[in-house]
This record gives sequence, C-alpha cells and structure tokens, in this order.
Amino acid sequence: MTLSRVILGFLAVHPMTGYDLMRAFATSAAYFWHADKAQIYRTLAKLVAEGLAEIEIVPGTDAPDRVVHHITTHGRTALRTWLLAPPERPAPRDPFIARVFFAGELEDDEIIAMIDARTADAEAARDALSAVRAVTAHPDAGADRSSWLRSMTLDQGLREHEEHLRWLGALRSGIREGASA
Amino acid sequence: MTLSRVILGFLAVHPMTGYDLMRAFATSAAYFWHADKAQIYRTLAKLVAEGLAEIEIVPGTDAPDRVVHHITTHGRTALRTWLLAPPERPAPRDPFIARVFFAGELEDDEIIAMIDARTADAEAARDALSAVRAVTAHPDAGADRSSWLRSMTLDQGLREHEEHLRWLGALRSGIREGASA
DNA sequence: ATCCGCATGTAAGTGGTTACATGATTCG
DNA sequence: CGAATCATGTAACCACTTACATGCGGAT
Repeated sequence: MTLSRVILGFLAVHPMTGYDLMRAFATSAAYFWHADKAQIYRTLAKLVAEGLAEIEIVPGTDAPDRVVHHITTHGRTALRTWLLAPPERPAPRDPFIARVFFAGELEDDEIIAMIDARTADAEAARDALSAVRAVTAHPDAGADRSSWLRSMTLDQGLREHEEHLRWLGALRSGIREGASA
Repeated sequence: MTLSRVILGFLAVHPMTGYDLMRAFATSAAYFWHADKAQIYRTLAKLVAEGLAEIEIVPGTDAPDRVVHHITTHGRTALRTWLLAPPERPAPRDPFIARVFFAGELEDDEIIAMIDARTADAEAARDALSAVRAVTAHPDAGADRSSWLRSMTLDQGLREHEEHLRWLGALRSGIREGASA
C-alpha cells in the first residue's frame, strides 16, 4: 500500500519511468523508504491496472524506449486520501536490538565487536545523510513548504542516527565498565 | 531468519509453548520485534524440522495439551552463530515520514492533525515503555549482564520515542510559524 | 448465557527479496 | 575491450498479515 502511494507521490511531481523511480528511491527516498526494482515495476503495472496511472511510450531514438508513467486524476485523489489516512506506526523489527537482548552469553570482546560494527554502520548512514543535507538548500516553512517538509524528513533521519550512536556509546561503556569492575 | 533466532533466544531461557511465545512477543520483545501467532507456530514447526528445537507434549489435566518446545544443542549453536553474525540494518520503511515527504499540497490544519495523531501515538508507545521500565529492576553491567543488556534495549526504545517526539514538536512549530508568516 | 483467557493450528493473500534474462550506449 | 549506466522486465521464493476454525474452563 505505502509503496504504491509513494510512487504516486513521485509521479505527482514528474511523470517517470520505472528506472527514474529506482533512482528516486535510491536517493531522495532512501532514508524513509526502500524499494526493490522488481517491486517498482510490479507496482507500476498495478497502478495502471487500477487507473491511477497511465503509460506513454516514448520511442528511444538511439536508446531503448522509455515507458513513462503519468498520474491520473484518480491517482491524485488516491494520493490525497492516503495522505489524510490515520497514521500507522510500523512494527519494530531491528535484528541488532534483538541480538543485544540475547547477548548475555557472549564474551565482552564479542559484544564490543558487535557494537563497533553497528557503530561504523550508523556513522556511515549518518554521514551519507549529512552529505545530502550539505548540498541541498535549507528553506524555511513559510517560503517553500514542500521543500521544507522534505528537508525535515531528512532531519528526522539524521536525528535518529545521532541518538542511536549516543546509545551505542552508552552500551559500549557499560560493557567496558562491567568488565573492569 | 531473525524471527527464528529470537524464538531460539527465548527457548534458551525457558522451554515454551507457542502461546507462551505469543505473550513474550507481546510484552518483553514488543519494542524490538513483532511477531504474529501464525508466524510463531509456523516457525516453531520449522525449528523442529531443522533439529534446532524438540517438542514435548504435556497432557492438560483439566486444560488442552501443551506443546512445549525445548532448544537442542544444535539450536544453541545456531543461536550463538546468529549472535556473532555481521549486523544488518533494516531498510527504513516508515509510512508517516513518507506522508510528511509528500504533504506539501495539504492544508496547514490537515498537516497539524496528522502530526498530532502521530504525537499521541508516540507518546502512548513511550509511556508503555516507561511503565515497563518503572517496574523492572535497573541492574548495572557488572552484576547481571543479561538483565542489564535487556534493560539497555528498553532504553533504546525509550530514547528513540523521545527523540521522535522532539522532532514532531519542531515540525509542528515550523508549520505554525510558516502559517503566521 | 456470553465473553475472556488458554491453547492449538490452517488458508489465502500481500509485500519484499534474489536471481534470471536481454540489449544498447558511453566512458576509460 | 571491458565495465558502468540506461532501460526493460519475469520467476521463484521468503516473510508477514488477516481471516478462518476449534474447544475447554472460569468469571460476570
């Protein structure tokens, strides 16, 4: 459901091919939604079948044909309905936290290694977001609301990573102190 | 994969029935992993088929029979292997953030309503965790590491909710200020 | 009597991942 | 000449959700 609406959201801005959407998910949407290309093509076909999008074949002169998808009026209505629907929080599912929960039997250095790997991971993710943040404009809510909202979603990802890193730090010191005590 | 290992983690502490696991997921595991009962029964059957768990039928005297699952030696090895495996971060998928990303066309009060609903949701989740935190002991890392680790995972959930609420506050004021400007 | 908790599962459907498959163009 | 990018998709599989199905015992 959400995937189809996110795709409609992108199509509402620009008509796009499956490939264009792949790039959109790999860049602008990467920090709040992930989608595989098999899923994207499957979902585009479904949107067309439901009348929420229409295709236009743009013949490639010296490249393969592009199947450009346009949002329909029905599609815009469906998008708005989804935006106003009651929010659902996704069920938490984080394998790392699950590991920590059951890590009691591991040696200290095994747990530390686990924490360090996760820390490197979270730092990389945070740095990737910071880099995007650095190159994009930082508008205020009054001027261009759409881009302000998009920049706020980026902020959310950054804050989440920073908080997670702080927690990982506390976890690591706890193990170190427990070991020395 | 993770679900089967989390189940093994629980079975490593106590032998359990599918129903016991349902309750474990609804309480102690609720803030880091969600599992439906259909999934639990299916996964238990798979663990038995793989030789990682064994069943013992405890006839119910005045209640239905209990199918108690015990972890095997193989099961303990598999659990340890999973604990030491390289961590994978779950792909981000949060419908609410996706909605904010595309919310530019909504009216101010529609966005505010959306934020307020999410805030109520996050506050409820935070309060539920605080309540658990209040009743459980708060051991230090040196004394009982297993329970300290479990309390740290709870902390992580709490911190995440608090940070999210701070961000929702910033988002709300941004909209309000933009509207008045 | 009816609902809640205990206790077990199956069936059908949706959403997501991985691997397979093809072919042109552009850059080093 | 080989690798990367553009561009399209299919097939099979795994994970998760929702609805269906049954039956006992205790409380209101």
